[in-house]
Amino acid sequence: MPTLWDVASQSQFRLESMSTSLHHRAIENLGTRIITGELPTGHIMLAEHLEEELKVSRSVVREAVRVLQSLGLVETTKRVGIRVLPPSRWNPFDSQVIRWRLSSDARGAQLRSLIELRSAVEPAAAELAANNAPAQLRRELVDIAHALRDAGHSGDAQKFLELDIAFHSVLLSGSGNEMFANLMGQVAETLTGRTVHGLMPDHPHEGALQWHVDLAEAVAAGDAATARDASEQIMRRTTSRLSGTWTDQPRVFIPVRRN
Amino acid sequence: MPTLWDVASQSQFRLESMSTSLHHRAIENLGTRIITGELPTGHIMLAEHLEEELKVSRSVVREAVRVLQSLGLVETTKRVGIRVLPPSRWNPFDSQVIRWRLSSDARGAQLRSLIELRSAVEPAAAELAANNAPAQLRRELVDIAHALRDAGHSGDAQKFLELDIAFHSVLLSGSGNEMFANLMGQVAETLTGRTVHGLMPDHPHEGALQWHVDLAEAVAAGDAATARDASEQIMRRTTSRLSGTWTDQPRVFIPVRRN
DNA sequence: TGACACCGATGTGTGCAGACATCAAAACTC
DNA sequence: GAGTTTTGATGTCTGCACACATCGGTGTCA
Repeated sequence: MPTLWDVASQSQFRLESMSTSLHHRAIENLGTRIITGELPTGHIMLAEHLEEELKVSRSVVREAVRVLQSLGLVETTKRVGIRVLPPSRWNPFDSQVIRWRLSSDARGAQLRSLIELRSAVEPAAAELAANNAPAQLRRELVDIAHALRDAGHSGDAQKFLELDIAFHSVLLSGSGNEMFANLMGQVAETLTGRTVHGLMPDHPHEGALQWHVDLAEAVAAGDAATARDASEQIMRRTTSRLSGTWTDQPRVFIPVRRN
Repeated sequence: MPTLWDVASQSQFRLESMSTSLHHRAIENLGTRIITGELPTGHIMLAEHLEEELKVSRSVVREAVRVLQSLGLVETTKRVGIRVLPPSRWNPFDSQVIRWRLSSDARGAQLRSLIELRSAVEPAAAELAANNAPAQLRRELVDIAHALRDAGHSGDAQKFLELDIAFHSVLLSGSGNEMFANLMGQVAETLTGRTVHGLMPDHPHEGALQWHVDLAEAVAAGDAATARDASEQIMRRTTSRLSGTWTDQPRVFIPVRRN
């Protein structure tokens, strides 16, 4: 019978599986199974049963359950057990949850959510960066934008991806809003996912390359309106390029929780 | 010497302190102390020491530390201990972290971040709701908007606050984007915080009341552009009303994390 | 006889204490 | 200074006592 260690070695999670902690593996195991629906909403597990199934001790199970609880994936009730909560209770901003959803059937819906969020946030971040970013970040943004254009022309896909991620990261970081800045990780996920799934053209759109340069130079010049415009252009194009991946995904309307 | 139980009874956290779990109290205790800076970045604690200080057992400390770890507040290293991480590593979207920051010196900065996020997201949500929301939510939004206007005219502050929260919650929920919908909780925090701190006028701005009605009716009519405009008006006014609270707060530029 | 309130048995999470394993920092040796 | 050993903290496991929600049985009253 395979243990958590065996499962981890076949895992799709490269970086995380490096950290050889049973606790972490248990979280990955249960988290993915809940989010894929293998452990459906309302499903009840017993701590004792999880010990046997995962072949780990109580302390490991308990610590893992506590973390999943803080992510809104499960709740514990005395005399009942560990109950799987509905997706509406999951914390959609947690990077683990996002990662698990991106590698599940809900991948399209997750991408749509992320893109819509980015479309709303990045133009605002561009505006803020134009008004507030420190000089060094502005210079860096311009340099990256030019390098990005060059990489786009030369067709170096790997370098292009890295620069693309760096560009949007610096932009979000330069907004001076820590919530915006924290979306860097999610942005990186969408951008890398895009190339992994073959959604990148061999030669990036010439207009998109120029918009990146325009955005960077507007930020450098402190021209908030132009920066926002350029960012909106970029996001519109990104949305249209990716919208094909979620055409079949139904929208979910989370019920308003009232006390 | 006061125990965690005693401390909890003086706590500012009403709902949470009801749940009488040592685990939860330990998280609150450590979380608030880290975020207020009482436990500064780089500060190193030992699990054994925490047991004595909090007068709880090892398992409680360990489970609490695990949760704080998943929030990015601490990291554990063998042979070293439990190290407090810099604010740039904290998960700014976690509702606990937001709550802790709202009741700390960084309150202004947290409010600014939230308002900027809302200003970016709500107009987008209005657009999405106008295009996608189910009929029932559209009707509900219109009803709430009218009730909100009435409450504003009659000067019932309590009812006004409830309806205001309900309005924005339904709007975000109606967007069909689970990340937008999840911001409900944070929105509620900012709105309630606003009244608690005496930032609400006796009689709400007449224009703002009308914008809410306009927004609701535009969503009901499927008029995305008008819905967005109305939402932007509302957020502009909210921002200008609250901007006084963070004038002294410096912006923090989170460094871009590269692997 | 039926409805209802009470109450105790049961099972599960919660909290505790102690032991050993593991592994990286630090000290030591050469 | 490179390699090795020591050390000390977290990581993991286990047995136990307790709190308490749920369920079923019992008793009371109409």
